[in-house]
Formats: sequence, structure tokens, C-alpha cells
Amino acid sequence: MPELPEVETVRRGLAPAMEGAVILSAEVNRPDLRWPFPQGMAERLTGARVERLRRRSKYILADLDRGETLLIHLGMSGRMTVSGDPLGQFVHEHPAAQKHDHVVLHMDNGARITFNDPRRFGAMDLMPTNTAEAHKLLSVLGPEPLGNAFHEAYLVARFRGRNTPVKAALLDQGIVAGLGNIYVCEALYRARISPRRKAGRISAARVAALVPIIRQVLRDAIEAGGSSLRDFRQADGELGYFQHRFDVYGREGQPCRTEGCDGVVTRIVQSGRSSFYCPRCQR
DNA sequence: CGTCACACCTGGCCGC
DNA sequence: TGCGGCCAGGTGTGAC
Repeated sequence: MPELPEVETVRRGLAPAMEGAVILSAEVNRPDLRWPFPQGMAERLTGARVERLRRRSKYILADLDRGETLLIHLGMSGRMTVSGDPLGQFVHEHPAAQKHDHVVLHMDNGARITFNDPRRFGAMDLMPTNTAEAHKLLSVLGPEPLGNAFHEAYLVARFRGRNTPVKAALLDQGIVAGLGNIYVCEALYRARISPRRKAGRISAARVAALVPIIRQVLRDAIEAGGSSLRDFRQADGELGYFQHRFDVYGREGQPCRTEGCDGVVTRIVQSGRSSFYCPRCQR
């Protein structure tokens, strides 16, 4: 479910309820998500103050005052929601416990942070803050698409010689971290590049043009509060709105939105996943 | 190393 | 109403 814009939306929603607050207790309702939780997770969280909530790619990182960092990944179906009106800005009371509420954090400001994940592809881990970058899941990531290290010359260099479709190259988190199926489709549409084109056979000028386009798609989506298809909710339970602005994702059979193009959005399967594009204007 | 099929899960939807 | 098949926003692993 969540790509970078959704994770950033969740982070922004959680921050006012978590930053500066102390975890009074951590309810762990099952022993694992994708992997077993770290040893003694509930005890290590209890009494810790959250100093800062950060994001790296699709991971949320909570730096604790004890020198440890909690890593959270939402997988495909994970939700992190706030209830309890900690700052007088959330209108709802604590909802009844739901199926798949795997972890609940009770904060000293009255907030309750609930991690719900039906498919359990999500993950949590704890590590020393000063070794966070070296964590197995983080050390393999490429640059942040909204950061300075992701620039035209970089992407041109990374695409050079790659024989894989550009769709797969942009989904490769080692090249650029945080894109997923939706935003790759949307960015390729805006760049008018076919998802089938081999990454190494796109002109340098067109690869370079992808960089600001990727940044803009992500910014537009963050501004809209992410995309809500099935599971995604913002931290306050609200829907995101970017799904209404998809140009190609999920629009199979519908007309291409490009001015003067009479193409039809088509769905193909690449490495087991749907790609949506207009075969007419994406080349 | 690059590339790819597969695995891990639950649930919603569609057609019969 | 029930059931099988298909689909879903991610990503680590193992095989070539």
C-alpha cells in the first residue's frame, strides 16, 4: 500500500502525538509481523521518550531518548493511527480494538498509536540510533528522491548499461528509494516514457527529465495526503486524495489524458506486477 | 553482478 | 449464499 508519499503523510500525522511524548506501555498482541519482533521490544519501549520521528524511504524511524531507534515499515496493508485527542486536535475517542491491531503504544499525553496490518508484511525493529544507517533494511537503499543526492547525472549513470525495463529500474530501491508501483507508473506517464523501455536505452536527456518529474509527482501526492485505495489511511483515519488525480494507475481502458492523444490506458504485467500506461504517447 | 520467479499473508471482488 | 480464482500500495531470498 504505502509508498513514500503515504509514509510521509503518516509520519506527519504521528509526529504531533509522538514527538516529546513518553511511551507508558506497549501492547504487543502477536509476536511478529513479517519477522519476529526484536528481543524484549515491549520492555525496551516502555518508559522511553520519543525525541524525533524521521522517515527514510518507506520506513518511519522513531529516535528514542535511550539511544535506540524504532524502525517501522507498513508493508502492503499497514496502518498507523492516532486516537485519544492528545493535543485537542483529533475529534475521535479511542475506537474499539480491531482485528489485526498488532501493536498499540500508550503515550503519556493520552494518545494511543495503533499499528494495524492485516497482511502482516509490515515490520518493526529496534537498533542503536548511531548504527541506524547500517541496518540491514536501510543500508541497501539508494538516495531519497526528494534529496540532493538524487540528481540528473546520478540517474543517468545508474541507468547506463541496464538491460532491465525502466519500470523495474525505478522500483529498484537501491537506485532510488521510496517509489512503488503507483508513482512509477505516474512518473513514467508524465515523462512520456514507456514502462517497457530498457533503462539503458533511454537518451540521457530523457532520463534527466525524469528526475524533476519524479520529485513533482511525489510532492503533489504528499500535498494531497497520499493515495487511498484499499487500506491506506492518514494517521487521523482520514483518506488521502491523490488517487483522484491518477493519470494512468488503475485507469485501464479509459482515455489517455494527454491533450490531443486519442490513446487508451493499457495494463500490462511486468515482473508480476501491473503497469498502466498509454502506448500511444509513452514511448 | 543482473535479472527474475517466488514467497510471505489476508481480504475484497467477480463470476459461476 | 458459497466457492474458486484473481487481484492488491512491498521486498527479501534463492536460482540461474
